[in-house]
Amino acid sequence: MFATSVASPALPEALWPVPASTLRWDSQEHLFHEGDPVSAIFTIESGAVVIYRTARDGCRQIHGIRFQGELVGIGYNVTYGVSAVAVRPTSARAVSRATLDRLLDNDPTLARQMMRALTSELRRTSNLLMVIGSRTAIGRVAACLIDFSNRAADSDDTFVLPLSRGEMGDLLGLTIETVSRAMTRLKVLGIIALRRTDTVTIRKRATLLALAEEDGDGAARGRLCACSEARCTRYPPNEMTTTENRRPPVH
Amino acid sequence: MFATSVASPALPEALWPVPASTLRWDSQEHLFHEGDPVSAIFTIESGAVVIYRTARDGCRQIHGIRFQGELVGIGYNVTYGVSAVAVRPTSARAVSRATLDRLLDNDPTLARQMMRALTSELRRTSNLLMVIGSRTAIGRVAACLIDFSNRAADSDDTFVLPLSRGEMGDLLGLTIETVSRAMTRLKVLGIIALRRTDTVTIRKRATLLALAEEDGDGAARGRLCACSEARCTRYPPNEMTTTENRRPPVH
DNA sequence: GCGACAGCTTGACGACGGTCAATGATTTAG
DNA sequence: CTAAATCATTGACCGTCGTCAAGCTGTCGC
Repeated sequence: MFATSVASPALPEALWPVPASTLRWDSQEHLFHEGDPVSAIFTIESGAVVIYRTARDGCRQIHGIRFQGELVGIGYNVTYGVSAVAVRPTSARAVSRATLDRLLDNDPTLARQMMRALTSELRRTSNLLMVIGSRTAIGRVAACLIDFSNRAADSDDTFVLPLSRGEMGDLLGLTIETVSRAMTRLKVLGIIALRRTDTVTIRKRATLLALAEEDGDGAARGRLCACSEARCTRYPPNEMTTTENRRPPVH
Repeated sequence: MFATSVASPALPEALWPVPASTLRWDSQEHLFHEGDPVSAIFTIESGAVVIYRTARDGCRQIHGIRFQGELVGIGYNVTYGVSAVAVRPTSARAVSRATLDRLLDNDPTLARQMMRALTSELRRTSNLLMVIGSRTAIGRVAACLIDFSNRAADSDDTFVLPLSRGEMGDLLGLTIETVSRAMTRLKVLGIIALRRTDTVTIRKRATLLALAEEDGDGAARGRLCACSEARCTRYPPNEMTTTENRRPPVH
């Protein structure tokens, strides 16, 4: 859900031949905190990093998770706009802000790559916003699973969840319990299989996709309770002819 | 809520002395649609533009509104990642993508400005995500009003709503009715005053701010029903000592 | 093996907000 | 001024999901 084919990929390592040092973090260690002065930007070599922000009242909103080959901390600002924490042992190459700034002066190509990377970051946040803004719990979880499965390097339909239930909740704007119930429901419906609570096998990808996109194609409708005919009708889907995202607002 | 002091401002017009033509749109006319090839980026001279995306099922998620001096369409990609529609008669200067690309080759400063603008765009989307991900209806509406009041050029506490109830709903992930109820509640509580349904006066800014940030400082709590003591406890606020956004995740 | 602990699951309950429907307010056309 | 259209408001109803509180499962140390 959060990565898309439209968005540009992260900078390939081959195109990133700049002075960099490799750093390591244990699980739960922070790469940086929101508000810290920007010291460097990072390319993950191995592991996984969660990007998040914390509201005043302590609510945490995870913005996404980044894996090998992806960039972390690329906001071009004085301070980091998000926090970044490793969720498993992680190594990453750090390019200092000073180095980056120096290179940017002489390399328009690098600037373009940074712009593309920022655009990609924006796209992912936008995608998450779409999911949280209009999907119900099971739709959000479905979208999350689809995303993980697309990004996992494992065999196509089985992968290990990189996030705990609580972290998935913080990502999707749900509670632990609601995430758990959604997972259980997906399991009971035979859409996924679970082993050890963190190993997922997608059994009915089409159905899962439908849930993630709330296509409402009869079958198991998006609701956790699966008993309502209602769907998101903030804008009724009376113009679903266009295959691509192209739909003027009702006025 | 969506603009922040942390984020960099849009490019000042003075720093944008590039070949540009001024275009005009009536209310409800599109500047561009998501998926269109990027032809230009725009600096609004007057009017207001809504940025949005439409989900497959027809749900519209407004990402934000842009006013005079702000940029629209700055994603650095082949196609636009969002749609943009004028919500009142609007004029904007268009810098073609070709021109931009030519200038980027020779002007590292411009590249930096673009990166800052993209970072600002990212920040706004992130802020909206924070609001939608964890605030209840009245908190979302409160945050929206605070944002409008901060950005309005009018007298400090009175401003004209640039969005209809329905558009506010599409922005905040709520229905028209819920937005309306929240506005009414804010009015009944004496926190705002309404004239002609689109002219708002903020009477108790501190309270409105508290609602927007769910500080839960006694007084009128965030709920529409105002009878529950419960608050967002996805991550209990047991560490609210830090004044700024700095809070390690619970592990 | 056992106990302790963390994370996950499941149930009960109720509030929030979506849905449907009717009414009211404002604007525009004639 | 009246009619029509659009938008906003208000009410009734109920599904979803947050909350609270058990119980369950798997892991770790010993």
